[in-house]
Amino acid sequence: MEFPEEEEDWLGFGPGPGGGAGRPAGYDKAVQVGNTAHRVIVHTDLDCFYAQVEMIRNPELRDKPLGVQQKYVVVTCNYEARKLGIKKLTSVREAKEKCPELVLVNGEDLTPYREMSYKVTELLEEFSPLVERLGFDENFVDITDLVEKKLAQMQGDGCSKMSVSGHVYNNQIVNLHDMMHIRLVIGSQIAAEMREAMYNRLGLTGCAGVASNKLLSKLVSGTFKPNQQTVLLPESCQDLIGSLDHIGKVPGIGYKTTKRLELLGLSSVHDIQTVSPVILENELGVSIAQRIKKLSHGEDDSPVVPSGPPQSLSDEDSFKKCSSEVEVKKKIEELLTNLLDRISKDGRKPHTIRLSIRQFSSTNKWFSRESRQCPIPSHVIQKFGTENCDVMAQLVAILMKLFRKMIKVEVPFHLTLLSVCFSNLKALPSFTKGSIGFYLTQSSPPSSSGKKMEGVPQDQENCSFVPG
DNA sequence: TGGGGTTAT
DNA sequence: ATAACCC
Repeated sequence: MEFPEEEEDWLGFGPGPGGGAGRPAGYDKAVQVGNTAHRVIVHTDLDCFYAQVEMIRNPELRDKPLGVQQKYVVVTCNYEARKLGIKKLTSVREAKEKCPELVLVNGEDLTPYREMSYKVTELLEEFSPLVERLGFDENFVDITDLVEKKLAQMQGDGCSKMSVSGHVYNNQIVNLHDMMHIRLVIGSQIAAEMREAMYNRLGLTGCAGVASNKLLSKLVSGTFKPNQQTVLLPESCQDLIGSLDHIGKVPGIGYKTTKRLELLGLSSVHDIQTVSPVILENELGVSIAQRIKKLSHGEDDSPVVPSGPPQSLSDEDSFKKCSSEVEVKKKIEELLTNLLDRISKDGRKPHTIRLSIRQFSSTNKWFSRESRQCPIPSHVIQKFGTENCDVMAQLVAILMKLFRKMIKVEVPFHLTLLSVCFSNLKALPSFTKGSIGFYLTQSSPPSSSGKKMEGVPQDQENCSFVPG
């Protein structure tokens, strides 16, 4: 059987996304796929990520019930622990009561997780440059172009013996006469390759969902849970979105919006689908109302925006009580030491610094932070790589001034969190556009292997992950 | 409830 | 600078 040709321009090649000669500089970040109509998006979601990383760091923990602890909370745990009834984000007391043999490791330092997280994102970027991070353990990948390329290579082969990889949501029957079904089946095979590469090269297991947009790919990835993947065919979209038992489960509808809608008597996905648009707009504003209305129908035209390097680096610590300026200074020095280490490895320089605090209050406990930020003086920025002692002293002074802008140190105070954030990160002067170094550095990449394979990851020759 | 992140206003 | 969202 050959491809049906019901759809005009199904190769989607006008001036294709990758091909544009003479594209203006800086255009590449905003551009998405040539054809916005039939996208193929993969969402990946690692299984209990922090616990997996800890089991890799210490294989002894493999077959034991394991929890990762931050302060007095078990933030995540492995599947051995879940079998015994431990859930995410439970207090250490509760978890130990339920399961006294639970092994706990401290996960307050995110460094190992952050490093592994970026390895995953970089691996996925070998498939497509359009990778968007969501937290440390999830990624969206727009593989529309890759799918179109595989489709083009298949011309004449016939696709009757092609088969889906993993689950199909609702056990819906695949119709190989339907071009979108064919695209999604190819997408499922690519998702399987991604999960294979993550396991072979990084030792990580996880789920994947394949669908025509970000919302749906994310929702469907969670339908078969540890270490499995699922593809959503368009005909089952309503069933998937309708299977959510509350609007709060729709990604993009958060705590606040859920509460406001509940006050209007709106709580199910069906309620949002059928409520009058004006009612919604009056409560939430036109922009949010329209977005949420579309989400409730499973529609989401938001692009996969490549995350690239982080926009900000921050370090924070929470505690029961901090009530004197000397304590604050101590904490700030700790946070700053870690941040300076991280920023030097990043290579870029921050031009803005921010201090955030949380003040104790019996009501409204877990919310409300205040912050003050300011530009970093240019003479400090320049000395960032070297002369760290000096930089440290200058920044501590700046942060203490910011602190006094928020807190009148003459009256008693009670802090429960301090956070320092570097933002407005800029590349080194020699890497910026218009400088001589930019052109020299950009144009002669020290190519190691020479040619690039077509979109397929070059498996680090036999560098497979070896368990144990 | 932790220790991060992002975008919109 | 805050508020909302995500994990």
